[in-house]
Amino acid sequence: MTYTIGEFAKKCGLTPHTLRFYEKEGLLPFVHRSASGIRFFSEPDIEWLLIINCLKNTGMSIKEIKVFIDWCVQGDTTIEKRYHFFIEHRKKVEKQMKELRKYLKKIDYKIWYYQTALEAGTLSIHQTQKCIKEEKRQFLKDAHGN
Amino acid sequence: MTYTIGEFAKKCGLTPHTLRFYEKEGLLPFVHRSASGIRFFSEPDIEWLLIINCLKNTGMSIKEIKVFIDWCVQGDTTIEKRYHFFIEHRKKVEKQMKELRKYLKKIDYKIWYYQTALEAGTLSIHQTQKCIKEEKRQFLKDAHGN
DNA sequence: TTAACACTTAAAGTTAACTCTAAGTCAACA
DNA sequence: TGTTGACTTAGAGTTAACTTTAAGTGTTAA
Repeated sequence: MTYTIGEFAKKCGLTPHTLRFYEKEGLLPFVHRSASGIRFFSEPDIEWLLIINCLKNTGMSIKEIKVFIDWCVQGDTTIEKRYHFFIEHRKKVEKQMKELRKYLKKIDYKIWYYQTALEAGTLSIHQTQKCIKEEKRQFLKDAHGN
Repeated sequence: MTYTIGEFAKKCGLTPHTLRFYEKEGLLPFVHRSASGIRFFSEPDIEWLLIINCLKNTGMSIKEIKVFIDWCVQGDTTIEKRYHFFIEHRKKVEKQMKELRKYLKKIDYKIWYYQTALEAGTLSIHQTQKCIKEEKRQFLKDAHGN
């Protein structure tokens, strides 16, 4: 089963334009052509796009992805490089998750802050009442435990 | 204790340029000026920049952040809007974390894939040996549990 | 045979969020 | 008094990752 660029683009949620752009950037060295020059994509090519997508959506630039793709083309001599590539990238993604968790805590505090104000009908509740400040302290303490 | 734009920029890890740019975009309505027009930042202004930073780093555009800032300026009448703003944004951040977890799993699989190939000295191990395929199945099963 | 889709090169446009330059004025500190 | 750094407007430049246009040619399926 093979696909034309239009069919394959649909399967990937991209446009033919974007696929040609990726090819030009060197991300798709696996694409085959018919005798007349028409691109043909096959089922396993989807795996390539999934990994490109994974790297892209975890903050990697096209240039950096290309480095990895080039190593893939070179074969067994680059296994170690590719292994370290993913080890290093894993660290970056871990860092992103840690950041997101931190921001989620901040957002949760804001939700608590506005919920409390909503119940009181005014934001000034957060300047005036000691019990609220105590609650906040309690909230932040709980949040730290996550 | 007040700060000039240069001092404050350093505290925030930004440049004076960027702070002026943010002000122009309407993100800093709280900034005070001296009689001669020089900006003065104070300690609590840092909280504003921390929340702007939080929203920015969780994928919100400057325009969207401005909507929230405008609500803040309007006072108690917008408490409910702001509450829902954070409720909705929380969902988006949760989604991002879910995505990241998915990608981390994919990266872990790649690490396993290249580690196995590294030990074997060749990638062809993944095409040829049944026992490896079994290990892969096992790996993916474990990964799903996370 | 005709419509829909494939191809090409080359280049321009888009968007976001800065980032910098120009060109001049004003303020604060040593 | 001189250096450093603040201010202004207005606009140009940057970067990434597309996205579109032009302008023409070739292919394929109904």
